[in-house]
Amino acid sequence: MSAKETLLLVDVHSLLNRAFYGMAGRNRLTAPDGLPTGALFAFLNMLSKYRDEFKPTHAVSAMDMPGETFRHRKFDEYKLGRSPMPDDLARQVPVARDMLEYLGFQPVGMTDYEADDLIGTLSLIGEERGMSVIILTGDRDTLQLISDNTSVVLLTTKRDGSESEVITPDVMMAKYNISPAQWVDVKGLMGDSSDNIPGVRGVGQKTALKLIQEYGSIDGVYENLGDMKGALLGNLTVGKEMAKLSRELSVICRSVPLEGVDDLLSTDIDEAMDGEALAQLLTRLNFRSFFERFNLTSPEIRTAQEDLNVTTDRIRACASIEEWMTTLTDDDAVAFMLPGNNGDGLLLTKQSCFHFSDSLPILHLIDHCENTFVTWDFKRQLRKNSLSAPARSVFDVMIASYLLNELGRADDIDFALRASLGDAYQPYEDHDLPLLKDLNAERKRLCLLLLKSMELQTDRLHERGVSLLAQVEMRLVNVLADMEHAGILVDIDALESESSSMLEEIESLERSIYRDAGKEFNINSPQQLSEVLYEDLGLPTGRRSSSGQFSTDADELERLRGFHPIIDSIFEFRELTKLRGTFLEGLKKEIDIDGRIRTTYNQALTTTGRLSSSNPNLQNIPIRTDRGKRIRELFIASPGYVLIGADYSQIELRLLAHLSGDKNLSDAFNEGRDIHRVTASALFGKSEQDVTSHERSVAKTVNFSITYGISDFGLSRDLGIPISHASRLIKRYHDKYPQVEAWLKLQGEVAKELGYVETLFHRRRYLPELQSQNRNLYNFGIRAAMNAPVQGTAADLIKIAMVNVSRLMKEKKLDARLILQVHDELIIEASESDKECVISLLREAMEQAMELSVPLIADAKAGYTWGDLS
DNA sequence: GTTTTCACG
DNA sequence: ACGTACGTGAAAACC
Repeated sequence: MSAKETLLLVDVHSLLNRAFYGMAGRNRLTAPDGLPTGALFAFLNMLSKYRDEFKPTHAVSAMDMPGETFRHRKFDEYKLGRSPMPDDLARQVPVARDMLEYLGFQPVGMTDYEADDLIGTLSLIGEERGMSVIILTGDRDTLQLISDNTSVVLLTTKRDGSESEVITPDVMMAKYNISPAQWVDVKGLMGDSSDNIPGVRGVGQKTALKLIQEYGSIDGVYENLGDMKGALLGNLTVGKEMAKLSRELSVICRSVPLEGVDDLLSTDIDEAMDGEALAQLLTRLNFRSFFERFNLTSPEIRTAQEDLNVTTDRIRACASIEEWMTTLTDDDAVAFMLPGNNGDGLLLTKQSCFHFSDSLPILHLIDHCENTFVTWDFKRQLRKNSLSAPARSVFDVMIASYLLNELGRADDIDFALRASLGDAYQPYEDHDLPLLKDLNAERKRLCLLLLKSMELQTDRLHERGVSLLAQVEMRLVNVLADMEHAGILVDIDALESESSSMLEEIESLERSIYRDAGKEFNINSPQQLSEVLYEDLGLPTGRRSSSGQFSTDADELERLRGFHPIIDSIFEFRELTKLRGTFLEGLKKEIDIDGRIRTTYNQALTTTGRLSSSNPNLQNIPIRTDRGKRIRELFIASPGYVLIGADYSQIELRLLAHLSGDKNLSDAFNEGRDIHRVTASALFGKSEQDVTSHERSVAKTVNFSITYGISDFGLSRDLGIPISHASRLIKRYHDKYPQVEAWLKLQGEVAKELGYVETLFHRRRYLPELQSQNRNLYNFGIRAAMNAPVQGTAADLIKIAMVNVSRLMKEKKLDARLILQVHDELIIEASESDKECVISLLREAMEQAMELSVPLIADAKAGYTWGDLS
C-alpha cells in the first residue's frame, strides 16, 4: 500500500496579502518591464518553503474571483469593510495565478464563492478519500475545518518576521480550550472586523472564548443568560440577533458544486507542474535565485550564482603592483576602486588583487593596458581625489545600469546590482553587521560583483542594440569628469555688489508692500501672502493649491494684475528674492578657493537621457529677464582666455521633423525658413509676411508645446485664450503637419505594445504608467511617451557632440576645455589665441554630430562673460 | 520630510 | 466624469 496522500490547500489571497504588506516597507522589487514583483517574490518564497516542509502529493489553490456578491454571505455591508486592493497588488494577482499553475498548485476559483468555501469543500472531499489535508492560510476562519485528518498552517506575523504554526485539534484545545466546531460560535460573539462581521458589541476574543468554553455554543450562552450580569448581560441581550447572524456568516460552506474535483484530486503535484513555463515566468520576473530551488536548468544563471559565491579569500593578494601585473593576462577584465570612503584603492581580477593608496599610477595603467577596466561611478571617484580623467574610458557599471534601465534608480549600487545580477545578489545587510565586517573583504567582493555585472551587461547592451550609445556614455564619463574638475570662474566682486544693490531694492519693495497691505508679514510665505491678498485686501480668489489654500503662484498673480498695485510689487519682489537668494547668495557659498564654481553632473538620473546638474545647479542660471541676464555676466573667462558658447537652433523641432518624416516640417527647415512664422501662417490662415509678431509668438508656443503631448486645456491656460480657440489651433497644427500627429500617436501605441519607446540611438524609456488603471497616470504615460524620443534624441545628440568636441580639441592640442553643458548649449573656455579655431571646431562638431534629414544649425559666439554669449 | 514657488532647457 | 504639458534642482516655509 502506498504512503498516505497529502493534500495542500492554499488560500491564495490571504497569502498574497501577507506577502504584499510584508514586503511593503522594503526596497521595491520590479520586473524589467515595470511590473511590481515584491508580493510575488514573497509569495513564491512561502509556497516553496511550505512545499519543502510538508511535501504534499497534491495541491490546490483557492482564489477569490472578481465576481460580485458571495451567495453564501449576502451581507449588505460585506464589501464596505474592505478597502479596495492596491493597484500594485492587483497587478500581481494574475501573475500569481500563472505561477500557481506552473508550480502544479492547480489554481481554482468560482464566482459567488469565497476561497474559504472552496477550501471547505475540497478538504471535506479530500478527507473522505482518505487523504490528509493541510490548509495554508493567514485567516483564522478556517480553524473550524480542523479535524483528525485536516490541519491548518496558520501564518502569523511576529515582530521579527513571519512565522507559522500548525494547528490540529489538540493544539486548538491547548490554545483555546475549544473544539474546531466551536470556532464559529466564538466568532459569532467576537466578530471579525476584517470580514466586516459585527459580532456582539463589547465582546472581544477573551470574553467570547470564556463564554463558549463554559456554555459550549451561542445557543448555550443564551439559554444561560441568567448567569450573566452587568454590562455583559446588556451587551448580549442587545446583540442576540447579531450574534446569530454573525455565526451564520462565519460558517464556511462545504458543499460547493465545484466541477472537475476528481481531476484536481487525482493529479499529483509533479504531474501538474510545468517546469518550462515556470522557468520562463521566473526569467521574466528576474527571480533567478528560484531556479535552483525548483530544480530548473538555466546554465547562465547557474554560473552566475557560482561566480558570486566564490569566496574572495581565493583571490591572491599581491604585495606590489609589479607582482600583480605578472598575474594579469590580456583578456582579464580588471575591476578597480580608487581610494576614498575610508578604504584603500583596489585593483582586482578573478585571480589576484592589489591594494594601493596612490591613484596616479592606476590612471596611467588604464591608459597603457588594453584590458577593460571596470568600476562604479568613476566620475565621483575622480572628483573625490581631485583628479582629471585618463585618456581611455572605463566600463562604468552605473552607466550601463542606467542605459539598460533595469530599475528606477541606477545610481543606487544595491538596486543596480540586484537588477543586473538578479536576486542571486545578496545585499550587505543580509550578512553581518556593518561595523563588524571586514572593509577590505567587502571591497573585494564588490569588485568581483562588478566584474560579473559587466559581463552580463555587455551582452545585454549588445542585445539591446545600444552598444554605440554605451560607447558615447562611457566616454562622456571622462569628459564630464574634466568639466567638473575645470569649473568656471566667477567675478566675486561684481557678485557682491550686485547682491547688495539687489538687497536695497528688495527692502524698498518690502516697505511698499507692507504699506499696501497695511501690515508687516512674511511675503515669502504663501500662507501669509494669501491671507493678505484674499482676506485683508479682498481680491477675487481663484485656483487652490493641493492643500486647499488659495494659490499665489505667478499665474494667479497675473490674473490679479490691475486689481491692486501690490501685485506688481510682489512680482518684482519675487523675482529679486529668487535671483538673490538662489543665484547670488546661493552660488556665493559654492565658490571654491580658486574662485571657481564646480557643479556635479548627474549622468544616471533623468528618465529621458538628459544630464542634470546639482550642487550647485548650473543648468538653471537665469537668462529670461534683464536682471537675470546680469547674473550670467558674473561667470567669466580666466585672464588670457575667452568663453566660447554655442547652442543648437530649434533642436527638438528639427528632430521631430526627422523622426516623424513630416513633409511640411522638413521642407520648412530644408528651405531655411523661420519655423514659427511658417506655423503661424498655417494657424492663422495668412501668408508668412502678414504674420504679426503676436501671432508668431503664439505659434512659437504651439510649436514647443506639441511634443509635450499638448492638451487644449494646457495650451489655453498657457496662452490665456478660451479652450475652444486652443483646440482649433491644435487642429490646424495637425492639419499642417499630419505626419507629426501620426508619429506622436504612434509613440503612444508603441509604448502600450512594447512597454517602452526609444530614441534614434535606441535609448529606452520604459512606461510602466501605461499599465495603470489610474487615468491620470495613464495619460501622463502617453504624454511622456510622445516627449521622450524627442527630448532623448536631443540628449543623445549633444552627448555625441561633447565627446567629439573634447576629442578634437585634444587631438589639435588646443588650449581649450569644455566647462558647461545646458541641454542644447555648450560652453568652452579657450585661450585667446585659439579663439577662432575653437569657434569653428565647436560649431562644426555640433552640426555634424548626427546626419539627419534636416540641417542641424549651431550658433557659436565668443565673449568674456557667459552673458556675452547670447 | 513635504509643499510651494520658480529658475532653466 | 475629471485633471491637464515634457525634463530638471534649490530655497523657504511649514509640519
